[in-house]
Amino acid sequence: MIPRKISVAKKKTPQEDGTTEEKIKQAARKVFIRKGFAATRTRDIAEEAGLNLALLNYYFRSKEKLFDLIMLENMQQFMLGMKDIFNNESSTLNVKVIDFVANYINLLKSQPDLPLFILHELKANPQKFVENVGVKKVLFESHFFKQINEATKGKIDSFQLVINMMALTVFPFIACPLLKSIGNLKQNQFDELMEERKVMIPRWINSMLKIK
Amino acid sequence: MIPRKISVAKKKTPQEDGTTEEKIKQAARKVFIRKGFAATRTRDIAEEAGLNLALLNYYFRSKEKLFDLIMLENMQQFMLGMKDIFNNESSTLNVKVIDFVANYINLLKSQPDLPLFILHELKANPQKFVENVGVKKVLFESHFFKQINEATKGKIDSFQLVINMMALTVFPFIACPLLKSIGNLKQNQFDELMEERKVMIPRWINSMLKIK
DNA sequence: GTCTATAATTCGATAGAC
DNA sequence: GTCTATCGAATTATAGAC
Repeated sequence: MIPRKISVAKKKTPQEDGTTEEKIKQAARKVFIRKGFAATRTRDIAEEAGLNLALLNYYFRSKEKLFDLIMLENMQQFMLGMKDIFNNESSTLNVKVIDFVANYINLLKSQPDLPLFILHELKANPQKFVENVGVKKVLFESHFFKQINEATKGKIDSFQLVINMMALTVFPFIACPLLKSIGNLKQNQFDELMEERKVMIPRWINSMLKIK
Repeated sequence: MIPRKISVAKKKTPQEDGTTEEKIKQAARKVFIRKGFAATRTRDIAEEAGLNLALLNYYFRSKEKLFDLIMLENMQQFMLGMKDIFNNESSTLNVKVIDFVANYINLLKSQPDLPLFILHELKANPQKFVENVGVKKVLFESHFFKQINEATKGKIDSFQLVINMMALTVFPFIACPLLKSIGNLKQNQFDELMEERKVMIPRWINSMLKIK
């Protein structure tokens, strides 16, 4: 059989025309993120897209190739925010923290399943995606890291602080069902809590920076 | 076909005799936690146990029933530590935090995949397991919560603080592959970082409590 | 490009011998 | 209780008509 061309990165406008290819990608994105790779059936994606199963293979050759595409895009999206904020040379440390937290909480309110999806698939297949993270050393040489070191005179490992910032911001969304259960929260109450965290997390981080 | 009895909670010694049933459970535990329900094949479990596929169904009737058993046990194990520590009436707030962090980091060093597994399966099937959490209101009426309220005079929502404590403790293990990648860490360096956190997290939590 | 129908494979579960 | 062999359903992928 003649291998069909896979069209990729065609430089279209972001939120996309109603191309069949794009419809499939959008549907795949939705279903993969909700259920993960293994639990997703190609039929689910086809149905979600309102299209036929055969078209998936026509455009993307296989479930796995489609998944890899989606996964890569999601990881890049997830990492993008960090890079931009951390390397902004004209903002203060405090503003960077505020920006980071607000940006990610906004992102996660619209896509709550994203981090669990990424981290689960990353663990399932570390060697495959971990190279594509695309931040790496950029983080360690960032303006943000220098500012932390200045502010704390090296008292806190900058990396640990970034872990803390990510943990405080992202973890509640990963543990959402658990937290809703033990806190007896409805979705809007959970959202409320996350809004509070948007202002609290920067204060908490700030208090860590001040530890002698 | 005659339904066979499923033996459950037989009151054996904890880490168990070499019963076939127990071998299967141990193997299932290992494979399910590593790969999740959907990606696990019953054949994997049988192979891991060094036994035949048919025995799984003989002892546990189905993949799903076996999974539910494992899942329930894991959730209980994961929640147990909290309950005990939070309700200890004779320890100070600070000691409770120290105990919580040390206990969980020790647990997670020996079972790093546990939280991602639980949270992923909980999201995949919220209505099924969420009732069995077994903490619920116990947490809100705990000695721990009262101590937080006293210490901060209600300045911090106790629930938010517990979220923070869990986030700072658990998140690094959930994000382990990502953190190892962006930090260029080997496993022993990662473990080192977690050891540092054992002493740092209580300090960070403490600094949050002191915010005016 | 898009569809229907189906091939090929995988996987959970069971029958039946021992 | 344990095994081998196999059934049947589900699922990915493809062939071929339009």
